[in-house]
Amino acid sequence: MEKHGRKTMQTVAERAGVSLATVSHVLNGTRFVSKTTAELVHKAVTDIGYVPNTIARDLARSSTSTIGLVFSLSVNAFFLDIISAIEAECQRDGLSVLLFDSNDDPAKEWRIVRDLHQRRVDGIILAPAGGPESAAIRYLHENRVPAVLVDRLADSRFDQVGLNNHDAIHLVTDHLCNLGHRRIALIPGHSTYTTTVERIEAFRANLSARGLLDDGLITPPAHTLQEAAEHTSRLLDSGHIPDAILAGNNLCTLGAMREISSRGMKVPRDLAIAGIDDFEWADSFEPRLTVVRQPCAEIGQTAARLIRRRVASIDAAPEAHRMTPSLIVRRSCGYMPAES
Amino acid sequence: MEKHGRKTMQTVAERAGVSLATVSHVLNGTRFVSKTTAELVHKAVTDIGYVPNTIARDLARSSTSTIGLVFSLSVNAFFLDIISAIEAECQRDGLSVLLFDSNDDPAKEWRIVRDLHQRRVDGIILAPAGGPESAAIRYLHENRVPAVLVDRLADSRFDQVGLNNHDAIHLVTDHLCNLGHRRIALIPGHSTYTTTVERIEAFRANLSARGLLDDGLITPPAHTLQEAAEHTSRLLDSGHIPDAILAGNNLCTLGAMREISSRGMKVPRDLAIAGIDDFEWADSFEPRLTVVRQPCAEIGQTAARLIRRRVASIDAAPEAHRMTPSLIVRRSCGYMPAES
DNA sequence: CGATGCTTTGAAAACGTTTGCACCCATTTG
DNA sequence: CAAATGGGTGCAAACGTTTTCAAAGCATCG
Repeated sequence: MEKHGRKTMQTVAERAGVSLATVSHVLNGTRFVSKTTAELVHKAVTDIGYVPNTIARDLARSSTSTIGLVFSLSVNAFFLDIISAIEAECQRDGLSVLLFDSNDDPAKEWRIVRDLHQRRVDGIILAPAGGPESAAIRYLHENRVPAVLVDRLADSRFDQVGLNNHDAIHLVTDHLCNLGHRRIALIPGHSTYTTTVERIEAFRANLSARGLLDDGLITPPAHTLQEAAEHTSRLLDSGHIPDAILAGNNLCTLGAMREISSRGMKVPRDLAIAGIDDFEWADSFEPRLTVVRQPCAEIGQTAARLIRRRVASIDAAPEAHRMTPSLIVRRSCGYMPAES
Repeated sequence: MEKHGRKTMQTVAERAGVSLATVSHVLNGTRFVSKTTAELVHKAVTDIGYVPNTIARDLARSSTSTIGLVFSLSVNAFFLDIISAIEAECQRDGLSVLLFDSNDDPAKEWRIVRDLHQRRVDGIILAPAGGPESAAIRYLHENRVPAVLVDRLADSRFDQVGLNNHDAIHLVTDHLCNLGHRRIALIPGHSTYTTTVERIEAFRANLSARGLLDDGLITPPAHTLQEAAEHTSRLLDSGHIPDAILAGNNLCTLGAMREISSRGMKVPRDLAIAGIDDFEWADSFEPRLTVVRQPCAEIGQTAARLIRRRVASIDAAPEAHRMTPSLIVRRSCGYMPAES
């Protein structure tokens, strides 16, 4: 371990008595170097404690082999599973991953996206906080940055991967109805997501087909946990309260439960509740939530695959992928009648 | 918006009819430029859609103004609050933040730290997964990378900021004892953290002073949620089960609850439980956990402050900060007797 | 013995910025 | 009127790599 002066490849080269080029080639395995010189170089590297400089390398290569991830980590724990899958997939491809937390704040999201682009990442995978009008989306499009949208499908000009919302809603409303619930309320998620639009649509279609549709039971979209709680409150204060609440995403689930709980109501005794998006602890705490689960690993893998393709050919036609949800039946909707 | 050729400052300079240097100075505000030329430059920039290249800039400046964050996002939701605070603080200082998820995997942690160093971040803030022997910690020390350790205080050669574990344990054991619990079990967290050692120490001291210490009620450290569940299981199968369990961190809390719940036991009816680390949903689900809460914002701010200082003077004497915990009394330990 | 081919290596031009130094011109000053 | 001042700008050398082009050494062959 030397004292401390900037160690560059030049230092290594001198120490090993070879040229700069040779050091580079040894380190990258990018052309044949005789065994003896290679060893000389390696020895020099460890002797002086040389650490490669990614910045210089990226500049010279005009490529970073890095993709940027922009998610809202705060409430959406399941994003972490998606991220893990993306990372695993990218690592296999020799790609680095830069993670950023957008906090679901469109302004912050935009700053992150711009920063990422200035850092010259090869591509960006984004769970957009805003709709097609959002600054981030516009930026990505105008600058032709290779990008993939996840979960909230905001804009069909991009590659997208998310849940099959139609199936998700049907899975859970069918379940609710089978258990005998009639007055089913919906608290939809963020209003600008097409995801939300689709879920509302599917919900109305399903209930309407059963003659159960009551638009008074569909609250306005909830953008925050607080808003979800407020909508729930209004629902419970209304003339005839619902006998089941379907929460459009985990933020809504948490908001609704907060309100229900603070009123001292019990689930499923006083009210059924079901959500979209699972929680790790859902099996251990009461009420044990019945939820629709997303195939996170699959979503992540697909996103990774799409971004690679997009990086390779920026002009390919955009693809949209819908993954199959599954229903996790627990106890928050009442007891399941025995199958006959 | 032009078709698509690499736009560099040179392009801008030609378009504006000025020199490369002037463009740079205009963009950075780094020396006076006459208003008219400045406007010329700005116009050229938007005309051709120039996007600055962070890589080249960092290389030329030999500095990235970036700090790396290495946390385990998966289980430790409260890390997100710490991260938010760090980000806010760094933004105020014009520093970028690169976030990485270590998954509490020492090997991955090491890879990340090395990658960050190769990217030439100014400093690293780390919630170490391993102890002082871990590859990451060793790497940081050997390469003299400015670093701050958070939460799990692994090595006194570094700046550190975490919880005052002594106070935390006393807060919650006192509470438990006041409620009449005698047989209090402890499920400690990851064994290599000094945090864990301190918590066990404080726990033993407190109970011992009350003549309540029973080493049979202290399980081995739990490294995963699964292990925590197993330790709980063993505890409950033992001859005389505890009347209260204190979980050393949120992973332990979740593991313990999983087991308790799967046995159909009710908290606090059959058993009291208290944890260290709060959950956002803890108020809405049963049992409503009584926990010790960390001052996340404060921890984050301190970490940011420390890393700045460390970056400025690599050889300053390391500081260790212990933040004051607070007890959040809910219902999982039984009902609080009225204060007299 | 000169030409040919193979193996191994080096020199130097990128990559896109920042920044120290010097320059030019117009104005003020002695 | 020459010299000093100062506002505004440009040149070119870094920054630490990658990579193209070509050369040097050496044996083989006709």
